[in-house]
Amino acid sequence: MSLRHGLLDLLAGEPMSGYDLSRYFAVSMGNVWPAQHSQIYPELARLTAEGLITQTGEGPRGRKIYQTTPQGIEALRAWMRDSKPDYQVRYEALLRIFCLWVLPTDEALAYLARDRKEYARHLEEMEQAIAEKDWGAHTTTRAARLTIEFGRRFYTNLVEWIDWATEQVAAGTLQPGGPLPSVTGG
Amino acid sequence: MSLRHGLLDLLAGEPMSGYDLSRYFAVSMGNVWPAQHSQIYPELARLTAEGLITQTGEGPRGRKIYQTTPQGIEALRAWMRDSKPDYQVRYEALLRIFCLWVLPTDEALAYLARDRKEYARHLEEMEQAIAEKDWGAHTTTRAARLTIEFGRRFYTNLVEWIDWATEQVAAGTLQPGGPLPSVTGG
DNA sequence: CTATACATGTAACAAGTTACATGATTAA
DNA sequence: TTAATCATGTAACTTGTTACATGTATAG
Repeated sequence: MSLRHGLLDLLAGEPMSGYDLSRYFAVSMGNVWPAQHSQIYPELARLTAEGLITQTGEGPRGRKIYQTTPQGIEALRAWMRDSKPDYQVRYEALLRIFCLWVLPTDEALAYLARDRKEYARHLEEMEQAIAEKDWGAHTTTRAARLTIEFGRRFYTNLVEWIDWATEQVAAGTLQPGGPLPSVTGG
Repeated sequence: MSLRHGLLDLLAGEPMSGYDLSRYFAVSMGNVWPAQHSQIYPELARLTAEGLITQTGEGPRGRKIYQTTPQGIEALRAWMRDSKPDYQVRYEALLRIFCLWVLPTDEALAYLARDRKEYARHLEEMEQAIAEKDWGAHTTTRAARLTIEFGRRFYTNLVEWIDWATEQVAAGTLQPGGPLPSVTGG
């Protein structure tokens, strides 16, 4: 049920096509709920059939522009009010850190360096998004700004954490008999 | 493929049953990769068939104790070396913040207060886990400690962020024409 | 003796991914 | 004219969730 509510939210702020939406699900909203176009198009058809969105225009190459209907907004509100949030996080890249002990120290360090690059890239993306977009335009974008701010802090945090982890691994934490990971350093 | 590697990791550190594993996937490892017992038991059967784990003991009530085999560890190593991490995060509770604009300010504030309680609870759990467990015992637990440390920082960050978000919403950010979310305050 | 926690499994369904399939427009 | 990007869709498969189903040991 998450995908459809993400779609209802985006189409309530700005009318757009499935193609546009799939780009949103690859960046901003995709930072907390990724989705492929193969999942988006059938969902748009379902939402249209249920009257929660409507096609309000078209463009070149068969492009179809959708918008959330008042019933769609009401459905979104009902979801926010009547269903409990799912607080579970799914993050494969972090699961892998559990398994880092299978690699020798040099490979583990290279592994963390690659991760760091990725996180730094995400952080840059977030900062750019914050700087570029007009977040005051609608209530939808102001709410989005709250989540984006979390994203910025999240990636800042990840970079700091991975620098700490790198120090620990460099100090030999992953070696049998090596020192324990320590937060206070040393 | 993530679940099986999580299982291989846990069963390499300490021999245990499917029941024990399902508890790990509800807490520590479950913080980055949740899984239900209904997914774990069939996977244990598959891993056994492939020789990546073996049953090394049994207990009361049909309890079966498994352990990762050398081939299993090699499979885990191959996964870490030869496949790219998936950096996508899935977090429904954060997706919902995108939709916070559908609620009037008072309800939005109540919504954030509930979230805060949840994050504070997770943070406490993390801190307790860090304090209680012997993280130096094996290389597996030392790697786990790296991830747990991320968890601690993650939930600290969430609590700080939600306090910020609460201020913004209280200031009227979600009202049409209200002020923009601002990081520097005011 | 009864409730709770331990313990393992399967079945039906829902959600998500990867690959396939096709075609239009635009810029070099 | 040709490559890249835009644009929409479906099919096959994998993964994950919820519900069903059963039985054992332990503590009060």
